[in-house]
Amino acid sequence: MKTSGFLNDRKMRRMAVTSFEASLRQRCSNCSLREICLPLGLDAEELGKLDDLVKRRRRVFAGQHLFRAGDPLQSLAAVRAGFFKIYEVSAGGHEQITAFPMEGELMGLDAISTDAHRGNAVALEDSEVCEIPFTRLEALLSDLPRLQHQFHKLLSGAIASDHGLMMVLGTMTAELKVAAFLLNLSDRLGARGQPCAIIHLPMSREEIGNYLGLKLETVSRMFSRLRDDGLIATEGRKTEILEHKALRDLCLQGPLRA
Amino acid sequence: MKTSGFLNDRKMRRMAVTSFEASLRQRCSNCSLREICLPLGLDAEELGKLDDLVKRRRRVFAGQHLFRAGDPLQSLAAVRAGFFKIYEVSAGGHEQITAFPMEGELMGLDAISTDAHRGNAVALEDSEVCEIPFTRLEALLSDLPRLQHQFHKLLSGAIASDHGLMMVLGTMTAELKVAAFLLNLSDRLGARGQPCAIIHLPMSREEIGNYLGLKLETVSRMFSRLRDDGLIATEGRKTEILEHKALRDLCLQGPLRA
DNA sequence: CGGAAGATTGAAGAAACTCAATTTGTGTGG
DNA sequence: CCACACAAATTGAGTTTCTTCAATCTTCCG
Repeated sequence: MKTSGFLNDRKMRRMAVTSFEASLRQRCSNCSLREICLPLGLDAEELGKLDDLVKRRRRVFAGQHLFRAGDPLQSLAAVRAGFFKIYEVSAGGHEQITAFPMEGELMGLDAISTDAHRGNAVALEDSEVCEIPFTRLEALLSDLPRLQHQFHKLLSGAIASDHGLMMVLGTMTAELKVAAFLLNLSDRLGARGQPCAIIHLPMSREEIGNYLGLKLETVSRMFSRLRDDGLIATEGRKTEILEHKALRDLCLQGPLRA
Repeated sequence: MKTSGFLNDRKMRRMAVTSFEASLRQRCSNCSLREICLPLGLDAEELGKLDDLVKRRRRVFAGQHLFRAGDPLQSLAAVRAGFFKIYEVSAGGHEQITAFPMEGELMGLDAISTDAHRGNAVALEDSEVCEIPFTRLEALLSDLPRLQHQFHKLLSGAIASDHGLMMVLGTMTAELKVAAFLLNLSDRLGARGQPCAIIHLPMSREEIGNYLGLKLETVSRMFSRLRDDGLIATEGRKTEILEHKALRDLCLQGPLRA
C-alpha cells in the first residue's frame, strides 16, 4: 500500500511535457473537460465567474496525498489529468477504497457534511487537479442557478455511482466484480472520448481487491479466468477488452447462470 | 419480497391516531425533526418560506411504493414517520437494497443527476412523508444560503453514509456486518431521541441479508450467534442490545481477531 | 384455530481466503 | 546496456466462511 513520493528524473521530464500542453488550456472556458465537469451548461459570462474561482493545475505526483481524513474542507478538487484513489479508514483501522476518480470527477464531496475530509486522496500517477474553494463556490451557486443545478447533479451522480458499487459488492461473485470493474473503467474512459478498449490500470491488484471486497490473489485469478475465456487480454497492468459485449452479458446475467 | 398493500381495519385505526397527533405539528416550524432534517439552522422567516413549499403528511401504507425507478423526479421526500426501504434493480435483474431511510432522512437524492428515480421506495410500515418539489426547492436555495448549505450537507451526508456501507460490505465478515447493522440502527434511533436499546426491526431477515450482501439464513445464524454470546436478546423481530460496548468493540477490532 | 409466511437450525457443497512457492515486472546501480 | 534487487503478480494446495438445500419451528392474520 505504501508508495514513494520521490521525484526522479523520469517524473520531472513527464511533468515538463504536460505543463507545456496545459498552458494551452488554462481556463474552464476552453478546458476539454468542460462537458463532463462542473462547467457543463454554463454560458460565457457564467464560465468567467467560475474561472475566477478555480485554482488550476495543482500538480500531485504519484503516491502523494492531495488531502487526508480529518483535514478541514477548504476546496473541492476536480481531477484535471491523471488518476486518484480515495480510501477511508474505519474506526477499527481497516482501509476501504471508495473510488478511483479520473478526469473531470470531483473529490471531497463527502466532506461538506462535517466540514472535514473523511477520505484520503492519493494520486495513482502524476496528476493535476483544479481546486475550487468551497465557501466561495457556494456563494457563487446562489448567483448562478445553472451552476447550482450542475453542482447538484454532480453530488447526486456521486450518490448514484456509489449505489452502483454497492450493487457490485452486494450481489456479484468475484468474477463478475472484476468484469464489472473493467467495464466501469472502460465506460468512463469512453465517456471522455479516450480509447476504452485498452486500459492501463494505474492501481495494483491489491487496490482493485480492496475496492471490490476481494483479496489480491482472487483478483489475479479472475483476471486469469477472464483471459482464459478469451474476454480480455492482459499484459501486466495493461488490459485489453476483447469481447466487450460478452463481458457485459456476463455482468448482466450475473450469478444467475444455469 | 412481496408485501401486500391491503388496508385492513388495524391499519386504518393506526393511521387515525397518528393523524390526530400530526395536526399538532403541521409545519416544519414546529416539527420535532427540524434539528435533523432540511430546516436545520433556519430562522423563522426562512422556515416560513420552506414551509410554503412542503406538501406534508402524505401517507404511505406498509408495502406501498412511494416512487419507482424510472419515475420522473418531481419531489424529494423526507420521512416524517415510519420506515422505508430503497432498492435498485440492476440491468441483470438483481435487487439491492441501498438504504433503510427513517425519520428525518431524505429520499430521492440520487434522482437529481438524471431527473428520474433510480431507486424504488417502499414503506416497511405505515409511514408518513413530506414532499418537497425539487424545482421549487432549488429556486428557494438561491435565496436562502443557509438552506442551500444545509441541503448540501444532507447530500454530502448521504455520500458519507453510503461510504460507511461500502466499508461494511467490503471489509466485514457476516457476524460483523450484522453487528454493525444493529449498531447503525441503534445510533440513528438514538440521534432522534428515541429508545435505542430495544429495536423493532421493520425489515425481514431476507431484506437485512440483501442489504448486507448475505443470505437470509446467514443473517439468522449471526443473530443466533450474537444472542448466544450474550450481546443481544431477540424476540422475533424485536431485538435488544444487551452489551452495547462489546458489540461496538466487536465491530472495531473487525476481522483482526488473533 | 388453521394456514402461510418468516425464522431457525442442520448437513453438505461451493466460493473465496490463507499460506506458500514461483514468475514477472520495474527501477537502480554497476 | 545489463545485471541485480525488490515489489507485484501469478499459480497451487488446503482451510475457512458462506451458501445451498432441506426440515422444523414460530409468528402473524384471517
